[in-house]
Amino acid sequence: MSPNFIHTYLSVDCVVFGFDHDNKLNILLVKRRLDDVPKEMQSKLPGSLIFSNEDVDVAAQRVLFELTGIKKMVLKQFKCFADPLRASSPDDIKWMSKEYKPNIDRIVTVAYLSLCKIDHKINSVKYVTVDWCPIDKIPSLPFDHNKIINESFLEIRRWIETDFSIVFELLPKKFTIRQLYQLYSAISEKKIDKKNFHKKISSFNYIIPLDEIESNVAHRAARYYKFDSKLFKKSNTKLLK
Amino acid sequence: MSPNFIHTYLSVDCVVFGFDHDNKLNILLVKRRLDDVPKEMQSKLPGSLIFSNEDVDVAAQRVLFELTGIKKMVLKQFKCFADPLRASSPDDIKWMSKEYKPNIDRIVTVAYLSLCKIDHKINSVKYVTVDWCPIDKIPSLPFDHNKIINESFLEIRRWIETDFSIVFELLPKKFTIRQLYQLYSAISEKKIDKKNFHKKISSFNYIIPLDEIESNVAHRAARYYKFDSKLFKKSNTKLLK
DNA sequence: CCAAAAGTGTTCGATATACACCCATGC
DNA sequence: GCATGGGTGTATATCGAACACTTTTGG
Repeated sequence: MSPNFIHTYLSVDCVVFGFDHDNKLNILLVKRRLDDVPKEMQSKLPGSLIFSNEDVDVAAQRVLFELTGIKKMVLKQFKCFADPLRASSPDDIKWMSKEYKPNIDRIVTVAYLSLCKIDHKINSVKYVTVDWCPIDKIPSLPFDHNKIINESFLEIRRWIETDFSIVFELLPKKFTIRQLYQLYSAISEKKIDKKNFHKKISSFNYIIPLDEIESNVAHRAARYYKFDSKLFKKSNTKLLK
Repeated sequence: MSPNFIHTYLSVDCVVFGFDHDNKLNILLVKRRLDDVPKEMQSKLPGSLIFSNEDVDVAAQRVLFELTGIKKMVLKQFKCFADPLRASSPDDIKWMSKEYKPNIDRIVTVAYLSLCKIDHKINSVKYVTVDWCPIDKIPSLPFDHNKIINESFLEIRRWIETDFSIVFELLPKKFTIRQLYQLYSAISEKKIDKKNFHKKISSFNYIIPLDEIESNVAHRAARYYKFDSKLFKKSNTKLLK
């Protein structure tokens, strides 16, 4: 056998999107400790090597559970990152030695995209620090995590065009048309007129107006709506053809 | 370090689509030898373990070159297959031992989709047998290769909706509207009326009518067209919105 | 009363859909 | 002459695009 064939470690990394109250997309980052000095922390994407009896989808579900305490999150595998140099900076090598074991030659990672209501309580059983970070304020991250995040954003754009209903994974159960509009605008390339958006939304039977309206807002209060996934599945619509 | 973390071999497998003269999609299969008896051959997808200094995209390009002799083929990574039991049948274990080395515990594969004009000469530097197989006649394959092919078909469906121009990777340089229509129909879920298809196609400036027409056909000869990729890039159209 | 966002209708043009007949050719 | 597929036009319906004003509420 050629010694050239790679014997590698395989990991999963998860990009979890949330939508905050300033109408911005956020991503969940955790922190790794670089040195023995506690203050030397650096943000990174949550991830883990996979176990020997685990499929990658299962490993991603495990990482998401360890991260948030949520058992079944929506997730989507989107790309394998295998650049031979993706984990070759001195800091990254040092961290891998401590976290896993010394002399790991190479790690290939499978990246996942996941969605989370930003109000959901984050109950990590593994990480001390789990923080939402607005996507326009992502710091420099280790490995190729910045690249993974950039590609995950392209992926969520494609996703929303294929399956419009993913927006409801990011919104609260009760939401206003305004929130829906701004979330769609934050993700999609397609820009849509506000009035036409309203018209479109009200034509969907699976977006159901509630009797409740906003309170304590410094403008006319908006109506809340809820999403009915069963009706959606029957309707099989896209926002725009 | 937990002994549970997997140290795995990583491979790429390529699903190469072609479009034949009976208007059917085909896939390139190679053969592996199971025993020392030369006749014991079994079809499989072309693939290879990746080298230690290779990115997965590079490995897929290498596999495609070894398969066809073509240097730069269109390719698209579409999914990582990592079921712990995907390579656990006795035949598969026996074959891996012979092809690579004994006691390979697990192989994770990254699957690629590629496209090839079926008239292109196949010049394999590695495989003795390289055959086009119609997708409705794919035999039972080793590993999870049948599953990979099924998912690759879903992927090419999505692909053609995102980027209509991939059909021209499958058609000859000169093609008739009929070929284009039947290829599109073979891939896409969307069914389109023949006359409306004609109308649509002739509205595209990047599909250019040639002076040449079919000869020796038992019906009115169809005009040949060619595809101009530069004009296409400017136009940025989809077949259907 | 002012700021801020909610909510609402109509017109126009483009595009998808549906549909049926005659034409050219080889055999 | 006949079988096979090539090639064409029109009418209708739907959908997306563009566009501005009044309403409600809190401060």
